[in-house]
Amino acid sequence: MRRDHIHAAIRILQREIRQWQEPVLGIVARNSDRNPFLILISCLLSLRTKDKTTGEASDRLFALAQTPAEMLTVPLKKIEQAIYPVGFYRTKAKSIHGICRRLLDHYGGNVPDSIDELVTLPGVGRKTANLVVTVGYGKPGICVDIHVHRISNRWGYIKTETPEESEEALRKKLPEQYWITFNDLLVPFGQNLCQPVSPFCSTCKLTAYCDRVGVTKSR
DNA sequence: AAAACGGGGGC
DNA sequence: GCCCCAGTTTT
Repeated sequence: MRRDHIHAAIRILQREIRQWQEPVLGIVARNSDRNPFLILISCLLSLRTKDKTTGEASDRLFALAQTPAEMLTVPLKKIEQAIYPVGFYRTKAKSIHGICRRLLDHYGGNVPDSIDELVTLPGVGRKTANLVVTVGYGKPGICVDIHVHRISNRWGYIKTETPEESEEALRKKLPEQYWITFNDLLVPFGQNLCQPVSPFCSTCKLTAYCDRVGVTKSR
Protein backbone atom coordinates (compact mmCIF):
# COMPACT_ATOMS: atom_id res chain seq x y z
CA MET A 1 0.00 0.00 0.00
CA ARG A 2 1.26 3.43 -0.91
CA ARG A 3 1.27 6.07 1.80
CA ASP A 4 -1.57 8.06 0.22
CA HIS A 5 -3.79 5.00 -0.24
CA ILE A 6 -4.80 5.05 3.41
CA HIS A 7 -7.40 7.75 2.76
CA ALA A 8 -9.18 5.67 0.11
CA ALA A 9 -8.97 2.51 2.20
CA ILE A 10 -10.54 4.17 5.22
CA ARG A 11 -13.25 5.75 3.08
CA ILE A 12 -14.22 2.32 1.77
CA LEU A 13 -14.17 0.76 5.25
CA GLN A 14 -16.44 3.51 6.58
CA ARG A 15 -18.97 2.58 3.92
CA GLU A 16 -18.57 -1.20 4.20
CA ILE A 17 -18.72 -1.29 7.97
CA ARG A 18 -22.51 -0.85 7.95
CA GLN A 19 -23.02 -4.45 6.86
CA TRP A 20 -21.00 -5.76 9.81
CA GLN A 21 -21.80 -5.74 13.47
CA GLU A 22 -20.34 -2.79 15.32
CA PRO A 23 -17.63 -3.78 17.80
CA VAL A 24 -19.30 -4.74 21.06
CA LEU A 25 -16.57 -3.10 23.07
CA GLY A 26 -17.26 0.14 21.21
CA ILE A 27 -20.93 -0.15 22.12
CA VAL A 28 -20.11 -0.88 25.73
CA ALA A 29 -17.77 2.06 25.89
CA ARG A 30 -20.29 4.49 24.42
CA ASN A 31 -23.14 3.14 26.53
CA SER A 32 -21.01 3.69 29.61
CA ASP A 33 -21.97 7.38 29.44
CA ARG A 34 -18.35 8.10 28.66
CA ASN A 35 -17.54 7.16 32.23
CA PRO A 36 -13.80 6.46 32.15
CA PHE A 37 -13.95 3.95 34.98
CA LEU A 38 -16.61 1.80 33.31
CA ILE A 39 -14.78 2.08 30.02
CA LEU A 40 -11.52 1.01 31.65
CA ILE A 41 -13.11 -2.07 33.23
CA SER A 42 -14.88 -2.99 29.97
CA CYS A 43 -11.58 -2.79 28.11
CA LEU A 44 -9.95 -5.00 30.72
CA LEU A 45 -12.66 -7.65 30.35
CA SER A 46 -12.28 -7.66 26.56
CA LEU A 47 -8.64 -8.80 26.53
CA ARG A 48 -8.19 -11.92 24.41
CA THR A 49 -11.95 -12.42 24.56
CA LYS A 50 -14.56 -12.84 21.85
CA ASP A 51 -16.70 -9.78 21.44
CA LYS A 52 -20.22 -10.64 22.65
CA THR A 53 -19.27 -12.06 26.02
CA THR A 54 -17.59 -8.79 26.99
CA GLY A 55 -20.90 -6.89 26.84
CA GLU A 56 -22.85 -9.43 28.85
CA ALA A 57 -20.13 -9.77 31.47
CA SER A 58 -19.80 -6.01 31.96
CA ASP A 59 -23.58 -5.68 32.35
CA ARG A 60 -23.55 -8.22 35.17
CA LEU A 61 -20.52 -6.65 36.81
CA PHE A 62 -21.81 -3.08 36.66
CA ALA A 63 -25.07 -4.21 38.23
CA LEU A 64 -22.96 -5.00 41.30
CA ALA A 65 -20.81 -1.87 41.39
CA GLN A 66 -20.15 1.24 39.33
CA THR A 67 -17.34 3.02 41.20
CA PRO A 68 -13.90 1.97 42.49
CA ALA A 69 -15.09 2.24 46.10
CA GLU A 70 -18.18 0.12 45.47
CA MET A 71 -16.17 -2.41 43.50
CA LEU A 72 -13.81 -3.00 46.43
CA THR A 73 -16.77 -3.99 48.62
CA VAL A 74 -17.63 -6.80 46.18
CA PRO A 75 -15.76 -10.01 47.05
CA LEU A 76 -13.42 -11.41 44.39
CA LYS A 77 -15.61 -14.49 44.20
CA LYS A 78 -18.64 -12.40 43.23
CA ILE A 79 -16.68 -10.55 40.57
CA GLU A 80 -15.41 -13.84 39.16
CA GLN A 81 -18.97 -15.14 38.95
CA ALA A 82 -20.16 -12.01 37.17
CA ILE A 83 -17.43 -12.00 34.52
CA TYR A 84 -17.03 -15.78 34.29
CA PRO A 85 -17.59 -16.27 30.51
CA VAL A 86 -14.68 -14.00 29.59
CA GLY A 87 -11.30 -15.63 29.45
CA PHE A 88 -8.78 -15.27 32.27
CA TYR A 89 -11.56 -14.39 34.69
CA ARG A 90 -9.50 -15.00 37.83
CA THR A 91 -6.64 -12.81 36.66
CA LYS A 92 -9.04 -10.11 35.55
CA ALA A 93 -11.00 -10.12 38.83
CA LYS A 94 -7.75 -9.62 40.72
CA SER A 95 -6.74 -6.84 38.34
CA ILE A 96 -10.07 -5.08 38.91
CA HIS A 97 -9.51 -4.94 42.66
CA GLY A 98 -5.91 -3.88 42.13
CA ILE A 99 -6.97 -1.09 39.80
CA CYS A 100 -9.63 0.18 42.22
CA ARG A 101 -7.17 0.17 45.10
CA ARG A 102 -4.62 2.16 43.07
CA LEU A 103 -7.23 4.61 41.81
CA LEU A 104 -8.39 5.37 45.34
CA ASP A 105 -4.88 5.56 46.80
CA HIS A 106 -3.19 7.62 44.08
CA TYR A 107 -5.80 9.33 41.94
CA GLY A 108 -8.62 10.26 44.30
CA GLY A 109 -10.82 7.55 42.83
CA ASN A 110 -10.53 8.97 39.32
CA VAL A 111 -9.10 7.36 36.20
CA PRO A 112 -5.93 9.12 34.96
CA ASP A 113 -6.10 10.49 31.42
CA SER A 114 -2.53 9.82 30.29
CA ILE A 115 -1.25 6.63 28.72
CA ASP A 116 1.92 6.69 30.84
CA GLU A 117 -0.11 6.67 34.06
CA LEU A 118 -2.70 4.16 32.83
CA VAL A 119 -0.13 1.50 31.95
CA THR A 120 1.09 1.47 35.56
CA LEU A 121 -2.26 0.02 36.63
CA PRO A 122 -2.38 -3.79 37.03
CA GLY A 123 -3.65 -5.57 33.92
CA VAL A 124 -3.48 -2.41 31.81
CA GLY A 125 -1.14 -2.40 28.83
CA ARG A 126 -0.79 -0.13 25.83
CA LYS A 127 -3.86 -1.42 23.98
CA THR A 128 -6.13 -0.83 26.96
CA ALA A 129 -4.55 2.51 27.85
CA ASN A 130 -4.95 3.87 24.33
CA LEU A 131 -8.59 2.78 24.20
CA VAL A 132 -9.39 4.46 27.53
CA VAL A 133 -7.69 7.67 26.47
CA THR A 134 -9.50 7.85 23.12
CA VAL A 135 -12.99 6.65 24.07
CA GLY A 136 -13.04 7.93 27.64
CA TYR A 137 -11.32 11.29 27.21
CA GLY A 138 -11.47 11.97 23.47
CA LYS A 139 -7.71 12.46 23.39
CA PRO A 140 -5.55 11.22 20.50
CA GLY A 141 -4.36 7.63 20.78
CA ILE A 142 -3.95 4.55 18.63
CA CYS A 143 -5.38 1.33 19.99
CA VAL A 144 -3.34 -1.47 18.41
CA ASP A 145 -4.82 -4.89 18.94
CA ILE A 146 -4.08 -8.00 16.96
CA HIS A 147 -6.43 -6.96 14.13
CA VAL A 148 -4.88 -3.53 13.68
CA HIS A 149 -1.42 -5.06 13.82
CA ARG A 150 -2.19 -7.84 11.34
CA ILE A 151 -4.12 -5.82 8.77
CA SER A 152 -1.79 -2.80 8.76
CA ASN A 153 1.05 -5.13 7.91
CA ARG A 154 -1.02 -7.16 5.45
CA TRP A 155 -1.69 -3.95 3.56
CA GLY A 156 2.04 -3.22 3.58
CA TYR A 157 1.24 0.14 5.19
CA ILE A 158 3.73 -0.62 7.96
CA LYS A 159 6.29 -3.39 8.44
CA THR A 160 6.49 -4.43 12.08
CA GLU A 161 6.88 -7.52 14.24
CA THR A 162 4.93 -6.64 17.38
CA PRO A 163 1.82 -4.59 18.25
CA GLU A 164 4.06 -2.23 20.24
CA GLU A 165 6.13 -1.52 17.13
CA SER A 166 2.92 -1.06 15.17
CA GLU A 167 1.69 1.63 17.53
CA GLU A 168 4.98 3.48 17.19
CA ALA A 169 4.97 3.18 13.41
CA LEU A 170 1.32 4.26 13.10
CA ARG A 171 1.92 7.27 15.35
CA LYS A 172 4.44 8.48 12.80
CA LYS A 173 2.58 7.51 9.66
CA LEU A 174 -1.19 7.45 10.17
CA PRO A 175 -2.84 10.90 9.81
CA GLU A 176 -4.03 11.95 13.27
CA GLN A 177 -7.59 12.48 12.05
CA TYR A 178 -7.90 8.68 11.79
CA TRP A 179 -6.29 7.69 15.10
CA ILE A 180 -9.43 7.34 17.18
CA THR A 181 -11.56 5.50 14.58
CA PHE A 182 -8.85 3.26 13.13
CA ASN A 183 -9.40 0.45 15.62
CA ASP A 184 -13.20 0.63 15.33
CA LEU A 185 -12.92 0.20 11.56
CA LEU A 186 -10.31 -2.56 11.45
CA VAL A 187 -11.78 -4.81 14.14
CA PRO A 188 -15.10 -5.62 12.38
CA PHE A 189 -13.20 -5.81 9.09
CA GLY A 190 -10.72 -8.24 10.63
CA GLN A 191 -13.41 -10.35 12.27
CA ASN A 192 -15.65 -10.65 9.22
CA LEU A 193 -13.45 -10.43 6.13
CA CYS A 194 -9.74 -9.91 6.67
CA GLN A 195 -9.34 -12.87 8.99
CA PRO A 196 -5.99 -14.27 10.16
CA VAL A 197 -6.11 -17.39 7.96
CA SER A 198 -7.74 -17.60 4.54
CA PRO A 199 -9.32 -14.13 4.41
CA PHE A 200 -12.16 -13.40 1.97
CA CYS A 201 -10.06 -11.61 -0.64
CA SER A 202 -12.48 -12.42 -3.48
CA THR A 203 -15.22 -10.21 -2.01
CA CYS A 204 -12.94 -7.60 -0.43
CA LYS A 205 -13.16 -4.08 -1.84
CA LEU A 206 -9.69 -3.12 -0.64
CA THR A 207 -7.59 -5.49 -2.73
CA ALA A 208 -6.39 -2.63 -4.92
CA TYR A 209 -4.66 -1.13 -1.87
CA CYS A 210 -3.51 -4.38 -0.26
CA ASP A 211 -0.15 -6.14 -0.67
CA ARG A 212 -1.44 -9.32 1.02
CA VAL A 213 1.73 -9.58 3.07
CA GLY A 214 1.86 -13.03 4.65
CA VAL A 215 -1.39 -14.20 3.05
CA THR A 216 -0.93 -17.77 1.82
CA LYS A 217 -4.53 -18.88 1.40
CA SER A 218 -7.61 -16.83 0.61
CA ARG A 219 -11.29 -17.29 -0.18
C1' DA B 1 -8.37 -32.81 18.08
C1' DA B 2 -6.48 -28.55 17.29
C1' DA B 3 -6.17 -23.79 16.66
C1' DA B 4 -7.56 -19.29 17.42
C1' DC B 5 -9.33 -15.70 20.06
C1' DG B 6 -9.84 -7.43 20.03
C1' DG B 7 -3.14 -8.78 25.91
C1' DG B 8 -0.60 -8.49 29.75
C1' DG B 9 2.48 -9.89 33.47
C1' DG B 10 6.16 -12.52 35.65
C1' DC B 11 10.39 -14.38 35.01
C1' DG C 1 12.30 -14.23 24.75
C1' DC C 2 9.13 -17.80 27.00
C1' DC C 3 5.32 -19.31 29.47
C1' DC C 4 1.05 -18.74 31.81
C1' DC C 5 -3.71 -17.26 32.28
C1' DA C 6 -9.05 -19.96 30.41
C1' DG C 7 -13.69 -20.76 28.31
C1' DT C 8 -15.75 -20.57 23.72
C1' DT C 9 -15.96 -20.97 18.93
C1' DT C 10 -14.17 -22.41 14.51
C1' DT C 11 -11.68 -25.53 11.43
